Amino acid sequence: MPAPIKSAKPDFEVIRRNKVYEEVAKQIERLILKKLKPGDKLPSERELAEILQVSRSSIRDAIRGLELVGLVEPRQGTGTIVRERPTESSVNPFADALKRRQGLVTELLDFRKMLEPPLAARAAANASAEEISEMEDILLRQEKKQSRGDAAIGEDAEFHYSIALASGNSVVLKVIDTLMDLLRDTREHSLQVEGRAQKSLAGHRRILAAVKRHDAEAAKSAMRRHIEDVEEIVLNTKF
Amino acid sequence: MPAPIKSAKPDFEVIRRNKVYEEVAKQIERLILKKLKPGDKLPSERELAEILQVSRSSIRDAIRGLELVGLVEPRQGTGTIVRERPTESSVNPFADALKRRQGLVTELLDFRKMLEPPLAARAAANASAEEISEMEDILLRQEKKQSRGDAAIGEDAEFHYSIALASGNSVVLKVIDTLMDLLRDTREHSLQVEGRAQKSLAGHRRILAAVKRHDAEAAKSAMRRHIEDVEEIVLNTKF
DNA sequence: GGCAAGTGGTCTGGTAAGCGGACCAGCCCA
DNA sequence: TGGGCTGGTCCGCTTACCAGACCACTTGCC
Repeated sequence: MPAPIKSAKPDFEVIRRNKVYEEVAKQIERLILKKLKPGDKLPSERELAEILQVSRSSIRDAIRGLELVGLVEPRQGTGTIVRERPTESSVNPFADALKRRQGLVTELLDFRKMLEPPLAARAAANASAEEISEMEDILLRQEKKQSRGDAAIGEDAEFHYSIALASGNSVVLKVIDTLMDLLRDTREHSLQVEGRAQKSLAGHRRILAAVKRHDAEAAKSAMRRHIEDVEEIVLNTKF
Repeated sequence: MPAPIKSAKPDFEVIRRNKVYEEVAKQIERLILKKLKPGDKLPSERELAEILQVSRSSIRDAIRGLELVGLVEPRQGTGTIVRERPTESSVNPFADALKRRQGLVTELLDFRKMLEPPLAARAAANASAEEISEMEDILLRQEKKQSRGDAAIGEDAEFHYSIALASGNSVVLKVIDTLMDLLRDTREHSLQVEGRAQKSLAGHRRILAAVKRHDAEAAKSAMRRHIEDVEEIVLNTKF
């Protein structure tokens, strides 16, 4: 195993002003990942401006960026739609990050292995009836998709997110946002791998079952096992 | 126990442009927390501008903010010094957040209870000789301070940070940054409480001992026990 | 005592991001 | 066909930030 870089503890970190359109791009990207399928329409630019509380110009800058990367295609008069497959555009910043990506995926999984089992235990202890039925819905959607042979990427992420929600700890949500940011470059790879794996479905079923009978220990170990399965798949997948 | 607020899963979050001087203020605040004692001088405005790669005006705006809150006192010709005790200034945004604070402290501790034990286990498995001796140094400083009756706030945080570093997972570091941001409003309370507790010292000793003999299970349970101790102290402290 | 170096305090002019609004051009449906 | 939606374009204004200059004050050294 290659030693991960251990950064010295810095007193200061150079400050970079965050640009609004970059922030907008992130959120749109996240929306696409979580809820939208290729072919779906984004909310209109004016709507987005309203929702995100920024000007339409900033929305447009963001969309222009996503268009350059090939994620999205604006059509005058119709709206902006999510592309089928991220096109291989000439502008591909991801290519550079290939090597770092592999390490990051591994570390993210390792982190999830630490955090998610106790999270599942909390969820088993605290989950309300609504939260459980939400999980069931997501799982059902995942099953339907996979039986059609589709990758259930969004559903996979949603399932884990719903577990986090049910833990009743709002700090977790902030942390998840951080992880999502880290995931941006990696999205296609680790999530798709996970989303395609049949094993993932079985893992989710076991976790949900434990949560439903409020068995914290079982939920914890089911989650641990599930992530170890995913880990195995990822490690055996060529990048 | 009051039910924590369970926010609905938001598709979007309003975008706020981060202002450079706010970012600067955060970093200075963190520096004060980690390294500086009351009476110490901050680096000069020109130095800070150089280090953080921002203009002196932004540094000044940030310092003006910290001055308003009473954290810091600029003296012409001398420098800017850290105040003895945060003065009760008329501008006290923290007062409003009192109720939320209590909840946040609890949730943060709960989160740490989930994350830090497996983190300690990783540290026990991976820690290098240098990392272990770093931990020993920190612990020694903490012991010295506490035997003088001082609160060892910085050392406490440093100890936990060194454990995180030794886990060899860089994702954790990102997450810690997120937590630090959340901690800002809470700093005085939870950290000081923890820093003052004699029990915390004993807990750290046990953790370090386990890490030194690379006993992952022992490190994990020592950390769990330590955080539970801290939790108990915090819960029995009036806010 | 006085000077030089370093500090915070103040002011100015310039730049770029973002805002808000107006208007155009294309699409779609009643 | 027209009205209402969409994205495309343009312009002027505001704000945060930068860069640099200069002042006022403290400190320490000669």
